[in-house]
Amino acid sequence: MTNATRTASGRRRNEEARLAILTAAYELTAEAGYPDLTVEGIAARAGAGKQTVYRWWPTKADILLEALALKADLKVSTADQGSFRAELDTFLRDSATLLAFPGVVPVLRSLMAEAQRDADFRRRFQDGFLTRRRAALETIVDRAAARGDKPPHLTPDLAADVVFGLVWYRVLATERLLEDEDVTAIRRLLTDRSGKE
Amino acid sequence: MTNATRTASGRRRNEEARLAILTAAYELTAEAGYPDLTVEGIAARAGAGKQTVYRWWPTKADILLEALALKADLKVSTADQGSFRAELDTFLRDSATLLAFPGVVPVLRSLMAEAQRDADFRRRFQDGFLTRRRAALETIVDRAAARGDKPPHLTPDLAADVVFGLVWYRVLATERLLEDEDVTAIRRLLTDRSGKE
DNA sequence: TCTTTTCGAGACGTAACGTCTCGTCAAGCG
DNA sequence: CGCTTGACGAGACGTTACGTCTCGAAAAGA
Repeated sequence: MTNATRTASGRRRNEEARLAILTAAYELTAEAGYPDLTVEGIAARAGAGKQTVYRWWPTKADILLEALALKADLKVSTADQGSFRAELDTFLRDSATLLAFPGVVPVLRSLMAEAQRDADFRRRFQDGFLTRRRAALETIVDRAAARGDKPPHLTPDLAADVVFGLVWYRVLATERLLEDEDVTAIRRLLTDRSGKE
Repeated sequence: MTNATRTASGRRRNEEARLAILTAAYELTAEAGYPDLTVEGIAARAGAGKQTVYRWWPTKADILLEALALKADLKVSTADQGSFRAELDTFLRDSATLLAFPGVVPVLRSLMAEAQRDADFRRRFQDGFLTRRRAALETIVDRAAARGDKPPHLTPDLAADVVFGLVWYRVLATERLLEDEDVTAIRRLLTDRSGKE
């Protein structure tokens, strides 16, 4: 986003305006909801012109996507802890904490909803968020495999489908948050031996 | 939907118009996508007046919800087959078949997207679809429990979260369909003993 | 027959869209 | 230093679909 290549002279982009727009969009979504989020409203709260918004972002949703990355205390740890079980547990708990952060759930809902309507944004959302999250979990599973710690039949793809499937389903289709017992249940499901067939 | 209580006299509801509207909405969504789906377009294709649409459905999404129930070859079997493994396998394969039916995926995406924007429709979607699907899977898990066939630690809620989580995540966040190997993987994950802890 | 309710059709005001045109203001180039 | 380039805030503009409303006709019970 926000093209990097700069060829010639001219006035530079106003970083304050950029941040004002990002926070305005994030806050308005948390307060009033995505349907009432308008480009005109964002520009007004940010004290910016409409053209300034359209110059840098193709869509409201792209603003929120960048705003989410900004809030990116997306610090979901994938550090080596010696065991698959411990790392998966931490990953899930960090994810639960992230979801509990004010405004994150409404923004995630809005982004996924918009990805269903706009095929172009769908691609940007996948590249800029979804696949990055998968990759994070993948490193954990791969390390477990290298360590000989990985349950048989568990592929990185399956782990990602199950973990993110459950998290997104909870966010989109229910009102239930991710509790400690949920973390325990899903961790046990993925780590317990499943040797027979 | 389509209020049932009837008090007095007057002209009766036109069933042909109802079906024409449902199929028009379903087809338009499959063809052009939800964003280009307009009430005016639905009415035009169905040969109906706009007011006729607004009289019976509060929202475009409610039309699709009813249209989906109409296509309700939603025949995902929950019949007793003697073993949890066999029933879960059938449930998943039936679900995969349903998703492969033309138009179902775009409609599901549209419904879930709309549920994120409209809190009122969200409730109707949950009551009219999501919880019904959960209930279907729940009967399988409950029967397994009664049979002594159920893996320890597997609750109906966890099973539903994992199964529907994976299915919805695939539909909403990826382009991958539900293949045979996916069915096998998820079935194995849920049926294999996880005895220790 | 009279009343009630639905029907198709379309006019109406409203709201946000995305494009555009202003005049102004910064930053690099010669 | 002065010219050129591009971003800035502000807002006008035509477009589109919204949801409401009104119309005359048609059906069905009382």
